[in-house]
Amino acid sequence: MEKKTFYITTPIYYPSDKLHIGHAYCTVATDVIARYKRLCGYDVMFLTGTDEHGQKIEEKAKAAGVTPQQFVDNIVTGPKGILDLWKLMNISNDRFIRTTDDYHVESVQKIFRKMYEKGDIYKGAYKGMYCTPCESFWTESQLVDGKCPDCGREVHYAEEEAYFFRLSKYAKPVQDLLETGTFLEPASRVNEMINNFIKPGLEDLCVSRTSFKWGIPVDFDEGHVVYVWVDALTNYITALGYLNDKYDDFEKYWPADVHVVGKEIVRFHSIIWPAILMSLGLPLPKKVYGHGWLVIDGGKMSKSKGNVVDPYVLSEKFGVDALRFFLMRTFPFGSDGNFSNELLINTINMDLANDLGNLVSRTTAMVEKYFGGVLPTEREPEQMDEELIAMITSTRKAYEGHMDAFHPHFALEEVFKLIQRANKYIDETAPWVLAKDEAKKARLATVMYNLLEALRVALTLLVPFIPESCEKAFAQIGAHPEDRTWDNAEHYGILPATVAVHKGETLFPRLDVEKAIAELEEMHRAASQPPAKPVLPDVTIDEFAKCDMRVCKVLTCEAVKKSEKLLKFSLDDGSGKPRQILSGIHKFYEPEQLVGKTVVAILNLPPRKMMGLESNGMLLSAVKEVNGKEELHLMILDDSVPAGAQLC
RNA sequence: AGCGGGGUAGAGCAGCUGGUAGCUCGUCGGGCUCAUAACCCGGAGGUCGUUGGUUCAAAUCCUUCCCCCGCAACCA
Repeated sequence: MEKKTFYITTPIYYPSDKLHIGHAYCTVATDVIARYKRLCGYDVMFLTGTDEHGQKIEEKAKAAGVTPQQFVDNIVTGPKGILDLWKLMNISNDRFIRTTDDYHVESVQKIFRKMYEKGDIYKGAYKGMYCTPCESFWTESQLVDGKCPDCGREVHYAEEEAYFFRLSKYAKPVQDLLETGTFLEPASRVNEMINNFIKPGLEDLCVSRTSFKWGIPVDFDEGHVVYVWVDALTNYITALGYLNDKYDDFEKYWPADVHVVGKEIVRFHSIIWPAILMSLGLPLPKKVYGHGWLVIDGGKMSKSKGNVVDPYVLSEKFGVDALRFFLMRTFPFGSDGNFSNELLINTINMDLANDLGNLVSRTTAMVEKYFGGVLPTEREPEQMDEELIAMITSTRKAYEGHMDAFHPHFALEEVFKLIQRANKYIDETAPWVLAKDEAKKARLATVMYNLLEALRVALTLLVPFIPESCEKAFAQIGAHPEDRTWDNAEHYGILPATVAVHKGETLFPRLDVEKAIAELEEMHRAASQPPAKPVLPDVTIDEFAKCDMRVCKVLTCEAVKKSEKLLKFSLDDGSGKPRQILSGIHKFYEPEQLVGKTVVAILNLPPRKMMGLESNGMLLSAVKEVNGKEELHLMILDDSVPAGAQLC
């Protein structure tokens, strides 16, 4: 009989920056479910990937002086890139799709054309407020004081030719989909979708752009590239070979059993994606699961707050399994969870070191000490064993229920109830007392066997979460591959009577909380330090000498009205005539701080107008990115240096 | 403004298809010594944000207000 299939996906991540712990959270959770389903005997297809097109990447690449493709290649396949991260974190994905892959591009063009020919995509005009220097459209609500949120300049109404998807046509079936059954989970997200998006009415969706180039070209209309929706969402079917020859298991795996997504993209997966599939006449995915976010101190993790957590640092410091376990054990998957280093370390210490690791350690130590590592066959069961044995056979069922409901934290709780029960069982049976009496050997062997059985089941159920550690622990308790199956996880008496144990290395060493936190903070600081910029190409001394840099005294300094950044300086440059220079450093300095200071300016730059005022030169500052934030220090010299002194 | 989520012991959370308030950590006391100073038992600690209501009975249902977080067309 053919195995039942299970198709599960993560979102495809946007490689405009390094991934953070939140991405790892989502991917680990998906991996855990994929591994769980494999354990249960399913033929699993687990897909993850990257969404590599779009204006932001085009801009970032330009800023970095590389092509967009080079830019994303570096983040995806480069050292410590996304592929490396997933490898490090033991992610068991079967495929990895990049939206720049040839086969995906080919499929997307065919899909776009198919929807166009059906009449679900039509040509119209994208209307909105446009900022010419930024080449960006903004909605009314995005504007800040009616101006461009990026650069603060004026915007004007503009139209751009674009293709639209008739999303409105599918509003009713999508609403029905959301309201009936369990398509979108957790259920709390359904209200949000319906109140916010369906009820106000679904507008048709812009699915092509002409304002940037880094995308999949619309093959029948030059100048248009496919905008994110059709490009990104369709990865879930192109990766199976839909309308391409790269793969041919679309029939086998589609529809997906679950798309695991972050709560912020639930909208796209539960409204737009089903509508696209309806348009293509394809079956809908069985479920979209919108998980919560990891937040820091109750607030969002973000680069500007400088509180982004790096999964590399945590994996290297504590081990991949400890991190995977922590993410799954601590937070209810459907809601937000408050991340902290202290919580991470405590979870590792309590659950992994004290409960699980210590149970393996004390059990194997006793079998070695009392029986030389191999149990004798004689047994002597007692009434008091029954509760533990009952848990050995019943834990799988409870675990299974929670796993199938996407509640990995509850599933782990069940496993740890068993582990805690086993620890208690040691106290109740007091093996060290039995060991003193030769006549109690059979009883002692029974106790040891029961403990090993409890561990066997617990470890089997933990395999999806901490695969490497379980492998080590199985070897220690003498469980062979045939003992570790899903079927055996609900039976007692699987390990051979004469099971042989090998006490090995400590699985999860206990951590010194304060020390570990201090080290972590140091590592984060180091990791968030961008690599030193390479030294620029050589210049000649003559070229350098062309820059006329002189020491100046600040005569007056005031903020330029209507400008966030600019300060207007009047400087004594030694010539006897005040010199006016504008400098964009208001974010770092208040004008009154600087009056009377001794600074350095380059004088022979061409005059330039800023906000209508002329600037004759530039003040020199030292700039560096520290902990993700740009720091700027104006060059302020000792006041004994006279005005007009020339730098050379 | 709107929409969504949340406000429960010192901290972090569960309970919320109504019926003596629970878990983990911390804390206090006890036990044990096989083990990674771990493990086991017990205690203290909460008028479940606020107002009013439904009910024999409300953390749990309805209502008022307050506070926190998030969303507002692509940050998991």
